[in-house]
Amino acid sequence: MRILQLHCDYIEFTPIKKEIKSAEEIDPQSKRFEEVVVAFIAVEDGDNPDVAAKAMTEISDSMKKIGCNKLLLYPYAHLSSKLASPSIAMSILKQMEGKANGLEIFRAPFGWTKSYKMQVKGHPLAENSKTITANGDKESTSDALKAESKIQSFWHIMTPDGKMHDVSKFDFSKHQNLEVLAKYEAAKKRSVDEPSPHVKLMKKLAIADYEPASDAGNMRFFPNGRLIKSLIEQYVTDRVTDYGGMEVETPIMYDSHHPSMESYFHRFPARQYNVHSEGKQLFLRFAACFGQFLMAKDFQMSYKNLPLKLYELTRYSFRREQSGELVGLRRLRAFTMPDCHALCKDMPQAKEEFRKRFDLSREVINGLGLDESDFEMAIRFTEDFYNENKQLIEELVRKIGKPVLVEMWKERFFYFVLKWEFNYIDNLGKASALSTDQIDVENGKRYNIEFIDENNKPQNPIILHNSPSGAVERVIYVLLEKAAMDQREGRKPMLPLWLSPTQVRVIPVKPEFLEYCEKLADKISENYVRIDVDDRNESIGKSIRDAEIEWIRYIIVIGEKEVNAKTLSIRDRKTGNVRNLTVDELVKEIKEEIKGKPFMRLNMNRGVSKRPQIMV
RNA sequence: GCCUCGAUAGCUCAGCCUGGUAGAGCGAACGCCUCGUAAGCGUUAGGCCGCGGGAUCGAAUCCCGCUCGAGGCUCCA
Repeated sequence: MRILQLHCDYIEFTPIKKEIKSAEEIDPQSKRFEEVVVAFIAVEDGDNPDVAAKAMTEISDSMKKIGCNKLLLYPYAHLSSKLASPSIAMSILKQMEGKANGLEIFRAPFGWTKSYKMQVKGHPLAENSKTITANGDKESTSDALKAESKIQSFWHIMTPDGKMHDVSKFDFSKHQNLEVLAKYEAAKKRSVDEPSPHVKLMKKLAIADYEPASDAGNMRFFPNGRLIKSLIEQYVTDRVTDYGGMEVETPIMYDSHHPSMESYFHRFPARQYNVHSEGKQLFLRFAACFGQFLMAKDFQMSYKNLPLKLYELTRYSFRREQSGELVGLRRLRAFTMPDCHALCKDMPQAKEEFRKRFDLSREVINGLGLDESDFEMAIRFTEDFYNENKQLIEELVRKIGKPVLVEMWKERFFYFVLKWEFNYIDNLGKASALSTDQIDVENGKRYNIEFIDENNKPQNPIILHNSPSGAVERVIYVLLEKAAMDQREGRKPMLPLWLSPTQVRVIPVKPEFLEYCEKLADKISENYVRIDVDDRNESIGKSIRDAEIEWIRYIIVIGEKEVNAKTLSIRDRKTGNVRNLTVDELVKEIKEEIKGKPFMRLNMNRGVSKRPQIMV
């Protein structure tokens, strides 16, 4: 059964003529209803009395929320392409009509062509559609997910001076990306019919691709992609370790009926993958929270141990996002997310820690090659929290130094009272969250995590949830989108040197110089540089071209001249010019540029001729 | 999830409207060339025309369903 539910100021309809033979016998008079909820209903093949009952429960539930008591059931075939037969449809509609649930119910005649006129109200809950099916055990959906659509939010812009501005009155002329984020207006330069640029790049650069044999949104990563991911993962892990995070590893699936799970599940707005095994109903984690909380519950902790920081790089977290929402590396169903929780003894400590993690997140984002101009911040909190903690919130906004989007809730819907995130706005005007942190006042208790306070009393900690970088795949997406933007504006697209699968390529002018090239590559790679050798017998022009297509930063050509000289001819992608440097000068320049970043060795055979072509 | 569009060689695509032997470039294999900063030359191999059904004497081509993808909507830690 499909239902389109509209809260109306009024509806007026007139039966015109019978559409089918079995149409109801009625007096074809116009009718008018005011302050009414109209439910357009298509009864589908397979619908039964249970469906009718369930539909009425759902309708009356939502009507209670909007405070309306008058319901008009309006048969409407056009909502479905697999309608039930008219006789069944009519009987189901009559059953619905009979289940008043305390409502005042009316029904428009079945089987008639009707003309109608209506005015739908303009509030957020006025329009709503439902699909109800017979084998309705379905999978359970998180209550939070359901609640999310009903939350009443107040949107503002906060400027670095701490002032709140009405979103509708704020001047966005200097903050166009923020405007996109605020969705106040659709991005003007949205290119239609154009696939997300990074999708093409992730394939061309042999980073990642869809795996049709898996579920949508589960990607495969080629050697280049695996290397880039590993480096980003290592970088984030290093920074979190510096901050004091202790790395742990927890299971990727959990029993849905474990008592702590069941209730948390309903506080987290996500759809999950379900796995049935030996009579157990397991679900795949959508974050590292479960594992870490269940672990922390078994720790014996004193207030002296707090703040305690647990960190896990989840490979993977799973969220069964709507299929239409999945795009390349931007939105996945299986993704790698660094997730760092801090258990804090009280709100003052939580706030202090929150500040540190804000700085940590900015450092990580900067280290990944993004700066403040690349993202827009959103900050969300409950009204109470804001009133008691204005200073903290204003401090964060001041640090970012530009206006941020504010969402304020009248009451707390989720487990957190404060949350911020950095959002990247891409070439198509899409916003996606990267780093985020939250103050969670609920799960310490739910998971029975306890520490002993100064007075020898057990307490539940406040928990911060931070991902300093956001999903690793999403970081790659952002880097590729930024490169695509460079390309579009006439600059050479590049990856940061520390993330380039090949940093230096050596090309011999003729095969007789190949041995010299190999020795040179040996020498340079000893200095932790990823260098490979084009050992194919191709023309020099062809080899250069291929290296440029791979976005390789340094290209060294070895011929007669170089063999007999102290310096190398190095083509630098950044400038497009050829420079003459000694080996030491080149190594020094590279080391300088990748300072502080992790290193991994080449993840492919050094000889280009030995590699398969990954052409996707 | 909904709407629209798409799927042909490893890759990028033409052919489809108007049904009758499957096409190109790149890549691959082999050979020639031995080359100085973005594509040297030749030969050969390579196709369940996404999958399943239908109408037709006959389908890559027309119709229906499915799968996967793209864009939009909805959604979005």
